[in-house]
Amino acid sequence: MPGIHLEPDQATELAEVFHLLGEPNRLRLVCSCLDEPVSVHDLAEQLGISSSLVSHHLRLLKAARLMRAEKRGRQVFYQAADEHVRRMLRDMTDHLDEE
Amino acid sequence: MPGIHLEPDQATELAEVFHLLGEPNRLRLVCSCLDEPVSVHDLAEQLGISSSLVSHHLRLLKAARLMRAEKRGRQVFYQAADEHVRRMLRDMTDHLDEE
DNA sequence: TTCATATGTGAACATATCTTCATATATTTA
DNA sequence: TAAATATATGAAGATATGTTCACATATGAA
Repeated sequence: MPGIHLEPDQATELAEVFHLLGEPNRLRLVCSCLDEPVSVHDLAEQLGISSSLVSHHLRLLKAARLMRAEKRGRQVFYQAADEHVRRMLRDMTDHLDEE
Repeated sequence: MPGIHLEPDQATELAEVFHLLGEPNRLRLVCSCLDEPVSVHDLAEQLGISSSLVSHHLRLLKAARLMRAEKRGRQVFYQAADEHVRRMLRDMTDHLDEE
C-alpha cells in the first residue's frame, strides 16, 4: 500500500477541483446535473438563489471542465462534464453516507 | 442511475471536506500522511513551508477529523484519520490520473 | 418591430482565507 | 538548572472569494 506522493503541480491541479466543489452552492449545482441537463433558470429555482449567481458559479465549473453547456433556444442546459465527474461525486457522497 | 439530491445541510457538510482539501498545502499534508504518521517538522521539510504554517493547517484538518495526532516525546505525529479518508483520496487521485 | 424571458458579465462590497511574525508551552539534553 | 528543539497560538495584513446589483446580449413571442 504505497503512499500517494503528489508533485506540487499535481497537488495544485487536484486542489483546484476540490476548491471548486468546496463551495456549497457550486457543489449542489454539480449534484443537480449529474444525470440530466438542467437549465440555469431551473437550477436557480432548485437552489433558491438568483440566476446571476448561478451563472457566475457555472462559469467557473465550466472553465474547469467539470460541467458542460448545451444551448437550446434561449435556454442553456448544464450537466456534469462526463462519467468521470459523476463517479467522482458518487464516490464522495458514498463516503459521506458511510459515516 | 438516480441523481444525487443533497439537502442543504449535507451539501454544506460535504463542501467543508472539499474546501479543506482544496488548498494545495493542506492536500499535500494529508497525502503525505496516508500510510504512516509523520512529524510536524518532517512535514514542513517535505513541503518546504514553515512549521507554523503546517501547524495551522493541521489544526483545521484535525478539527474536521480528516487527520489525527499522536504525541511521542516532544514530537507530534499526524496521519490520515482512518481508512475512509485514505480511500477517498485514493479515489480522487485515481480519477486525476485517468485524465 | 416591440416586448418579455433567459443568460451572461463587470463593478463593488463584505467577508473569508492564507501566510508571516512574534511569542508561548512543552519536552529533551547538557 | 539552563539551553535547545518541537509544536501551538494569536494578531495582523495582503489577497481571494461569494454575493448583489445594474446592465448587456440573445432568443422567442406577440
